Amino acid sequence: MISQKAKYALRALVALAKQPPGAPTFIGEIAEKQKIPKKFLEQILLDLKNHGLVASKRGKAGGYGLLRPADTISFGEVLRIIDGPIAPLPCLSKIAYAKCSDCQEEASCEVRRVFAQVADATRGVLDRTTIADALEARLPPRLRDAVA
Amino acid sequence: MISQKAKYALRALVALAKQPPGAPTFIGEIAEKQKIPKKFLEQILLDLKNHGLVASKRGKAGGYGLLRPADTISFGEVLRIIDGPIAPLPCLSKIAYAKCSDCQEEASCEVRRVFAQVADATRGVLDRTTIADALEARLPPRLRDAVA
DNA sequence: TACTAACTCTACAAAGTCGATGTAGTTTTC
DNA sequence: GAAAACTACATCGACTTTGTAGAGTTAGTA
Repeated sequence: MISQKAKYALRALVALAKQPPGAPTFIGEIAEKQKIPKKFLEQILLDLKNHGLVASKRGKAGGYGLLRPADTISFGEVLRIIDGPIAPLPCLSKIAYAKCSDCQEEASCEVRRVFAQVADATRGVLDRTTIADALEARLPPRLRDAVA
Repeated sequence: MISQKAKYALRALVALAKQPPGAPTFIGEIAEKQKIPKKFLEQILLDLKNHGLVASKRGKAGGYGLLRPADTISFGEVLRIIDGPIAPLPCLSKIAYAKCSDCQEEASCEVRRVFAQVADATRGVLDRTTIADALEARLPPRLRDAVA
């Protein structure tokens, strides 16, 4: 299960991607439309801002907007920022590798071998699907090619 | 990330599958070899027993053994027993469906659509891979066919 | 029969995580 | 200078995770 926070972050980014670029969008507007607690959404957007995904403008006519094109922001990137590693086991994480404390040898670990396949399958979807893909209700480019 | 408990459960099942059938294996033996806290492993095996995956024999020459053949126990089944639903979102779970409290319409939910693909990919591996597959260091039957 | 090694069951506790909420600002525009 | 919006931390209650503790039950063995 992904966290509620990650779900909110993705929904907020999708909402921002739907707005016309240029004019910033109020937090309050996103919060209301997407039924996200406003204060909680502030934290989330701040986090995304600190990671360079969105930009904000202060003051009365302020608000948030995407800093990068929607087709360059993958679901995987957002999940890693909000929830941390995507890998099902610490010894399979690319961004936060850690040896399983109780594992004797990784090479012969049966559990690891199976979850390596899970990790590949999951990343295959998450790292290839962008906010723009989600918006357009289509499969991400490479998966589409495979199906076609 | 799967829980430590689930990892222990899978490792214990793999260990049991390696034992010659018939003679029960002590909890203490598995705990020591796999570096799992014994009392914790007791709880886990009890849980697996209550779900019909393993059988136990009490008394001095007691112990645990697989109740079903290793090739009928999938990773997905074990994970669902120990960790609960595998789905990344509550609205995508088959065993514990729940509407996302903040979601307006499921059909038009962009986030759900993407994670439905993730869920399919994950289940594709977990529900087709059995303890026996893990043991034999090979791909599960259906995936193997696809590769071949 | 008594011993003992094994499983069974319940309870609990320390630590961490999750999902917010609260308070106190700062910046910008009207 | 008031209002609207963002910024930054601090805090909080509920829950989950990862074990630990201890008393009880069962059955093989001397």
